[in-house]
Amino acid sequence: MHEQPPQIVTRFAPSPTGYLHIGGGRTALFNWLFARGRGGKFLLRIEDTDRERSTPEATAAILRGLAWLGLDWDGEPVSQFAQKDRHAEVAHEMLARGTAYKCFSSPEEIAAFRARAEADGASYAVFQSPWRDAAPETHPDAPFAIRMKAPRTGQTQIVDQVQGIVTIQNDTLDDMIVLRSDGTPTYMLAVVVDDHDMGVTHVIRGDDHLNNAARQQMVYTAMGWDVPIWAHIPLIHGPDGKKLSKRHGATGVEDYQAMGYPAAGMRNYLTRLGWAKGDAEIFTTAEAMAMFDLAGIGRAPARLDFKKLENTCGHHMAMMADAEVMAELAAYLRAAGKPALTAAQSNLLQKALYCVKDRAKTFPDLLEKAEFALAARPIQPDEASAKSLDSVSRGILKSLTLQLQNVNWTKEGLEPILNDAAAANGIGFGKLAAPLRAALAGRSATPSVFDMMLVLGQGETLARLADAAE
RNA sequence: GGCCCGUUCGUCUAUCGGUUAGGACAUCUGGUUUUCAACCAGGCAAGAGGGGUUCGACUCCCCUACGGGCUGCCA
Repeated sequence: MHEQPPQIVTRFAPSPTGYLHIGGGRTALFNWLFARGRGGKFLLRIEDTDRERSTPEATAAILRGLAWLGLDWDGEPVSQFAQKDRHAEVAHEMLARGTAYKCFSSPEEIAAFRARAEADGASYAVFQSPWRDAAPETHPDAPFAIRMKAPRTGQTQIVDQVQGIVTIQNDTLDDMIVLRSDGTPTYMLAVVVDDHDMGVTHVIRGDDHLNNAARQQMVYTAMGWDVPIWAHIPLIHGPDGKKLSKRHGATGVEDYQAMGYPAAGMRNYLTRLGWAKGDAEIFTTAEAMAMFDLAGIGRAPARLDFKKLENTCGHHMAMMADAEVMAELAAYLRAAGKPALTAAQSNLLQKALYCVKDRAKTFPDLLEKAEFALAARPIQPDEASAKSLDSVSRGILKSLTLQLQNVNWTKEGLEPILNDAAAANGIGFGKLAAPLRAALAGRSATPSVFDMMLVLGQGETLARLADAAE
């Protein structure tokens, strides 16, 4: 008889005070990969207990960001605020167990204490509530907060899967408030209660919470609950090594969609940012799930490298199925606020994908390379390509138009004609290709001229050549 | 200020006491080429600094420097 290993449950718990930050996106991704790769569950909880700053718009933006990254969660998102009664119930249970107490010190008194300590030049000041051991008979009839009765001596150890064993001296921690005097729970209590109630087995989150873990662990202990497995991952920094902020440019997950990075590439890049498994660089999501582990997470903050992001995205763009490219391209256009493709454009682009998707890294890149399939006559050559349309090359195009009237419209049929035309004019094929590009695409960087001619078809090709030859 | 965490090529990283310190991106050189992309061959490039421990340290310990986090009746 083997004991069934408990199912892994992870969660992502953002506070809805803004868009989904790229760092948050990666945290969610790590949680998702870890759970999904092991047949576990990935839950979503919205930490909306700060009523001042939480907005439904932010929640919607976060959900959109996760959806774009392809991270799906089990069940409905949990609202932390909705659990407030349960949080209060636990706070009172701690009271009953003697692991928490009523504190009647007012915020003003506490502020005064801190000010005094600072004035005395104390290096640090842990507020010690006079009510910690006060007899109930001495309690005034006044509002009170519930504070945890934290140990004042000894140390608390966090066994972290990323950071190792972290030891915190208990005398540096105060008796944190778990229930405010207005009856609402604090974050420190709420996370623990929710994680416990949701059955979370692995807490994978940013290492800005590492210190908090010690106090949260005290709540688990106070309630006699199993402590989850901790994994505190380093934050993402900007290219300059500083904490990623607005001045670095894109910090929101949705910004990356609007810039045209394919989600699969983004996922791959983000997975490799701060995590490694040997030399694995380019992998599918299924492969990432199979490989991902906590042991591979690095301990130092990682910097964003747009060049590598682009390179990774290029690989994924090439690997994507055509239908996938078309669907994601449409989503990109919407996200970037650009007009959708017409049916005709979309139809022709689909035919052209085989010769453009493996040379594009992003969707704007794809659109640029596929310009020949999207543009309508008359083709407007851009500055660079216009240079190759001089009078000599126009003449060549004109004669080509005639020679291409009766030809088998295949690569085999076209090749000899174009080669002969180049030879007849005493120029290399490259010199002939340039004006053809200008005529067919109005661009100097395009797929092969044969591919363009085949995609466009004989009628359209001849029309464009004739336009340019005029 | 105090406490906690971190530091290998420009960047992401491998290494888990013994390696010519490996790979990828970027970059440079050459090749291929029908432009772009791609591709092929090759080059440049790293253990923050200082002390220990050890026969032997990138790896273990200490100090310093730098970066980050926490230090709320915010999350």
